[in-house]
Amino acid sequence: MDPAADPSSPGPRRATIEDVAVAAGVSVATVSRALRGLPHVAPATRQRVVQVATELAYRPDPAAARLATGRSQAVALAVPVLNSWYISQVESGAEAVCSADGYDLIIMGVTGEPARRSLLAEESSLHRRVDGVVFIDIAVDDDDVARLAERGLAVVTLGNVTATCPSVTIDEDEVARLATEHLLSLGHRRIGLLGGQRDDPLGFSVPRRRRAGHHATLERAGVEIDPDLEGIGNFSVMGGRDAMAGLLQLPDPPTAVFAMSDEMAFGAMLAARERGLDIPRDVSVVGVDDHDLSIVVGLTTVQQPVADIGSRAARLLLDQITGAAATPAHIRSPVSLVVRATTSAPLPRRQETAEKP
Amino acid sequence: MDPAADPSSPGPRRATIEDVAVAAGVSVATVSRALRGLPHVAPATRQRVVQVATELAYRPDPAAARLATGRSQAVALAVPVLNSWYISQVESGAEAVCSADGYDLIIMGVTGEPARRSLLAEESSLHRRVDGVVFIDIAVDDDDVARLAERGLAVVTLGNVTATCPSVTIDEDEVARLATEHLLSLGHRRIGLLGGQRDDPLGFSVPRRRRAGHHATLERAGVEIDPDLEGIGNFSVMGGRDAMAGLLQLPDPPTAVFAMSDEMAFGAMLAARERGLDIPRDVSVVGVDDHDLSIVVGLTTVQQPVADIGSRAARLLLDQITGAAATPAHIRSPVSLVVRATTSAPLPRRQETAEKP
DNA sequence: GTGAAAGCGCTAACAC
DNA sequence: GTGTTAGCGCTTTCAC
Repeated sequence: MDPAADPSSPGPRRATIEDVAVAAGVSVATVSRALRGLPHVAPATRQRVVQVATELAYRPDPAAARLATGRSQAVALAVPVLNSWYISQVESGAEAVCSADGYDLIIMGVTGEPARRSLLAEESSLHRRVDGVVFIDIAVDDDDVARLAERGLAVVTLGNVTATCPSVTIDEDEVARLATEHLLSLGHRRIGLLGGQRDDPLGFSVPRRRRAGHHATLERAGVEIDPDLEGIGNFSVMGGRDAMAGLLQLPDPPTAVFAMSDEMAFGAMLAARERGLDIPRDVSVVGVDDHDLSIVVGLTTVQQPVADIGSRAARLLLDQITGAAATPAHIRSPVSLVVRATTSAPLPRRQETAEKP
Repeated sequence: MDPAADPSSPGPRRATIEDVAVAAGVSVATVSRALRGLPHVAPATRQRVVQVATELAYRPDPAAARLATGRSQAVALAVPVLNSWYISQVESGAEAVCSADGYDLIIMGVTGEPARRSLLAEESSLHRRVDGVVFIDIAVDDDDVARLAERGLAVVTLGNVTATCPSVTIDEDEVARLATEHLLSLGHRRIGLLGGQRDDPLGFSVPRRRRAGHHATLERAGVEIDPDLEGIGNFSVMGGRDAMAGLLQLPDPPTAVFAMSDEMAFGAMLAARERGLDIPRDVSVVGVDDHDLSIVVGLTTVQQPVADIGSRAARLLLDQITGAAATPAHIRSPVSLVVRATTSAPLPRRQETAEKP
């Protein structure tokens, strides 16, 4: 007799729209209109319906609504990894916006090219499941966006940019310029670079752009680009450590390093310390993000408004879904250099450059 | 004529189960059985159906399936905050399991008591939306679980424990004991504690339990408990910094501090450094979690298998949903002390304790 | 302003 | 082994 005895049983059946209709003495159509705030409902009727619905603890079944409308009231966040500081911040910002607007936020890990392809495929798991998706650091081109749009999906990209769909990005050239010019201005000439894989399977373009910006800045300063000074840190702490360890055992190691993320920069600091080097005396390091802990370890970094980027992306997506697309298509967030304690002038070394005439 | 012209239009209508049925020359029921691997389908028929479905790029509409079955094939992760390392690790582990099993993972931020209450309420947003939910560090009691079960929802808790629903936890007493005994064994007697709010609005019990374990360990060692030595760090870096700053300006400051999370420990390190103190010479600090960056800053900490905890929780939940509940109800994950560079013996001070007879 | 009824696309009896 | 059919609970014309 105890309804809670079998946890898998539905227990006391929940009120349906019909129950509300009967109890309020109106039709289900009226209940539907009244509860959703649609016009053509007498104020008195609406009030009564709302009243009854509350008493019955009525909640529309989302699945039924989805089936009838074709809209899922859910959006997806497609991410390459979850255990990254940047992504969890973005997610945090996006979640707040989505929940405020009554949208479910579904997290989809897209690790590796097969996963990416299958997500973008014709018979994707996105189908009818969400109304839109924001791709974080995942390569989608205009064809992909068009194909998704054709199926009624709104799209926003982060990191990556396409011509057709809204995005929120930062000026990657500027990021690299700020970091590299800072090191140059301190007198560094041998500057290491810690980034992602050369040929990223997910076509993640941010590292490519930061690298280009780094090179451009070096060239502008007349500093020769040494391919040996580039390490692959995969945007993780340990990846950064390993990559930095590699650079440090070069015959002519860098006196400074630009890590494309703070997490890699932390790894670089670890590698330096493991080698008995002092930061910034022996080697300077600058990162990107302004991670929570950057202030703790005194990391010089290029700051970006991470959580804000997440909420803007979600906003852009929801506006697109609801048709309130008055917002500009491509948002560019500001970045700025935060100088802390991991950067300083290089130690005077055998002044090779001074040999010049 | 371009179907992609209006992105909000459905475009070329996707195949429904009926289309597949017609094309395969069978009934929709057979298609449904064939595609879901149910018995009572001739091998040849099944093969043909699968073939046709593939050609038509058919994907069942999840909303329709949900409405018909009452199962949503989705689960929720209810979290108090998103920008915590611990939570994003757990999420990462859970996402992998869910996606492998074809379940959607919905993230729900539950910040503050009103949000908690509304989530647990009769007419909750959980209703019919998910098949189960894992509560991370959110207070749910047996009544809550019973009420949710009554509505057909599976529940798993993390951090918190109830009598009736599965959980994955760590031995919080052990955590505190490992940390505090380590400090005691080094000779510390004035040991600070960095935790959460005294009266947590979400009823988050972990800090309470760690605090109890800390006190018990101190008492066992005959060390008097000084309430002044307890700071509220809210499990964030900056919270830890502020709390630690408070402890450090005490007339008789602690020589060591036990932070209930690595993030607070990082904050504590920052506060110490800002005060010109050296770690561990002037003050030792030990945390909990073994954060990615703990190794970088050399933090002594009590390690727990965070991502694994997330995947186990998801597994427990899915097994509960599918009825494959052969797994034990309460999983306890192992913890261990990782000694690094932030702890050492205290400086010899005016030996007040030596005045004793 | 309100109601009747036809779906939305699928699943699950039940019949054959 | 396969088909028929009645829902699942909501939205949305179209009448009135």
